[in-house]
Amino acid sequence: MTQNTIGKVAQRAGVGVETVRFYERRGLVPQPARPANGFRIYPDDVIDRIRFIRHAKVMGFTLAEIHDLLSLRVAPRSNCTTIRQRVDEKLTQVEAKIAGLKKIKRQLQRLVTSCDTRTPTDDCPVLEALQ
Amino acid sequence: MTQNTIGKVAQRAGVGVETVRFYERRGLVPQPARPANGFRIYPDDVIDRIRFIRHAKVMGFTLAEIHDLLSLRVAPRSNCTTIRQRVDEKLTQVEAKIAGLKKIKRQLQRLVTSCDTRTPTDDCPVLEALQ
DNA sequence: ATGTACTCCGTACCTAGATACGGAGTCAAG
DNA sequence: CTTGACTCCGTATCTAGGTACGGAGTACAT
Repeated sequence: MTQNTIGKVAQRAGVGVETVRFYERRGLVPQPARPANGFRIYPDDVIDRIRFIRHAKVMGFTLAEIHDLLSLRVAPRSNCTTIRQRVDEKLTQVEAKIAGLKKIKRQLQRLVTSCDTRTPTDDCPVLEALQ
Repeated sequence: MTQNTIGKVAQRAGVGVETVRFYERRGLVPQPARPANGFRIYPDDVIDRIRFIRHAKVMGFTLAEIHDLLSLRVAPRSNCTTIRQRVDEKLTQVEAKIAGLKKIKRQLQRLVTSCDTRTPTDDCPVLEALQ
């Protein structure tokens, strides 16, 4: 079994090498072992950790929030309530975002409608609406 | 009638002075007249132009897209089709964004459910799901 | 004429999340 | 033993959209 150098880890986790180093600087990935040659050698579970980060990011968590989540993970049992709160908060945020986008969507649809119903002598109604 | 200095324009358009200068650098606001003292003096319509920018931004257009929109505005009649296309594109983008967020929402809801149905001996199911 | 508010300019800084560069050292295959 | 791939580090750059700073000049009201 070959060792998990940064390149292997990056490849297996589906990110770039620079991203792994970046996450390390942000404290999202722990400082790995450094044998004599100075190369980073990671334990296997760091790959899951990076996948965790990516999944959480897709779920709309920021890196700061993920950092928070990862710290809570140290003693999962006792912190489940806190973690649930984070998920609830994020759910509320996502819902708000959807509501905002729906409003925008309705307005854009109104613009399209005004575009379709204009008479040839009108000025562009979209530009007037944005005015 | 007092002249439209940058501060007046900014205030009337509801943005900061620095923002007006920033938009000027980006070509979103035309170069204003510069009398002997070097102060920017704007025509009245620049306020509408800035409001146009803000509205379009709220609608989800990027500054680059707004720049595009503003160029098209030069001959509105002939470009109405193009403008409508832009709105259509933006509508599609917004819809895609909503769909993506809905997916995220469903996943978050699944997490909450798993949180609620876990037994006390389970590990935190949220963290396991993100794993 | 003096104080305060406004403006000028260039540049730096900010969030968020990476991505790229460059010179030096290291590892592994042939 | 050479070649190519990999790694090291610090720093710079990027997107997007601004915001802030600092020193100097200007305008206007009292």
